[in-house]
Amino acid sequence: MDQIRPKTRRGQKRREQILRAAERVFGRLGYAEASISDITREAETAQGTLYIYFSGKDEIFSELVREMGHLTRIALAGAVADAPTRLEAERRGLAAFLRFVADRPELYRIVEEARFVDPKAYEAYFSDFARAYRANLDAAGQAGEIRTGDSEIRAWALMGMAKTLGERFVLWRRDVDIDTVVAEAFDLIENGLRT
Amino acid sequence: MDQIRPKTRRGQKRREQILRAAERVFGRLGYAEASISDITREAETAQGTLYIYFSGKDEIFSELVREMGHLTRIALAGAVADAPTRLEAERRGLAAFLRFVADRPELYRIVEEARFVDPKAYEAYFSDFARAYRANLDAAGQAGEIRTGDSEIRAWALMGMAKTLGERFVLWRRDVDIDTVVAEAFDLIENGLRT
DNA sequence: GCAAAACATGAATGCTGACTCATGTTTCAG
DNA sequence: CTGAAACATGAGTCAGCATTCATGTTTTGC
Repeated sequence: MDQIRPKTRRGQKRREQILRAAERVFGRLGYAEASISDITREAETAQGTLYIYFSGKDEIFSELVREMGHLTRIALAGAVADAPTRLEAERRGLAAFLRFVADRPELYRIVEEARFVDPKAYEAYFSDFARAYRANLDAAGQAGEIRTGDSEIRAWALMGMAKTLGERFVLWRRDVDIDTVVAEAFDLIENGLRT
Repeated sequence: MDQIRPKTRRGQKRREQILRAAERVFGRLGYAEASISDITREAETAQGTLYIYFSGKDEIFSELVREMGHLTRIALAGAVADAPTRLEAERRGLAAFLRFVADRPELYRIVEEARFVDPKAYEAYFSDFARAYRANLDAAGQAGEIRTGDSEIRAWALMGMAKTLGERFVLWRRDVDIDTVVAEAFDLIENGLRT
């Protein structure tokens, strides 16, 4: 249940080694295909060593999902921090998210697979985002920066766009550059389809 | 590779029994957790019987993904068929999709898990949709019914919205009724966020 | 009604891979 | 410097589960 915290510098280094190896291996092979021996081989340690730091295969996976939540929050918060308007924040947030997926594709694949491997962690990841998103949209609505509307539904709709654009244009086929995707999607978010 | 086609009425019935049982079991437990004996128990047959009709666990799963593609296409085509405008087609399509997810939640979970279990089938499922979607958006753009734009990016953005709304408001928590979700999301699609 | 094909059974097989543990090695506080 | 705690090793264990198959039963075409 509880993660075992290393007490020495060597221990911290090993734990980190194993986590990074797990990130690459899970990202490449997926949860089911990835074996403990794949991970320890990649980390250049013995199989038993992994069990000093993690209670099992599922725990190391969950730890990566939590880590991803933390990193995404930091990346997005930083990108959006001093946007002049909510709409501009929307644009910057989408751009930052897609760039983040491009930088850590394995980690993002892991988050998506968490839906099936660790549904609670997955829900926590997106629900946390939705909560923050909703607050921002409500505030912007109050301030008259955007039309008012149901921000719970909007938040999930907008997150859904971002997720799927990341999947298609970053993870799957990089045939369109990220700035183009951001510009086009943002235009849709801003103005809709209506003439 | 090739599916074995039953030759008698009894065989067709059995195969169908097994598929429906697999739909429920995979939907409830996910691919990894679901065992062949779970499926055959649910179908009330012997384990060996499953192998008369399917070459293995993965094939029965893929068959369900293909089936889902077929059913979704039919449901959406029917719903959208005689919409007066592209925007109205958009609204009806979204509504039909969410209703479909509500009717066959297990089947939809299976499609999403196919991303990891059978990536080819998953890509085929969404790419087929994207192609049709793109054609519709382009035609509507030509006809002046919507603003013109990159329809590949738009198609994936709109599919992403639908997927995620289905996940959150249909599969996960039915705390908002589907019509409200459709109305609010459609407003976003039509007009965007701008005041 | 009969032979052959199709279908059904479920216990037995065999493999894969997560996890353990007995035995070392390294680190570090005092 | 020293002993205890922390860390490292990897061969071996074991359970779970997909798949097979030898033996029956049912259906079908004629």
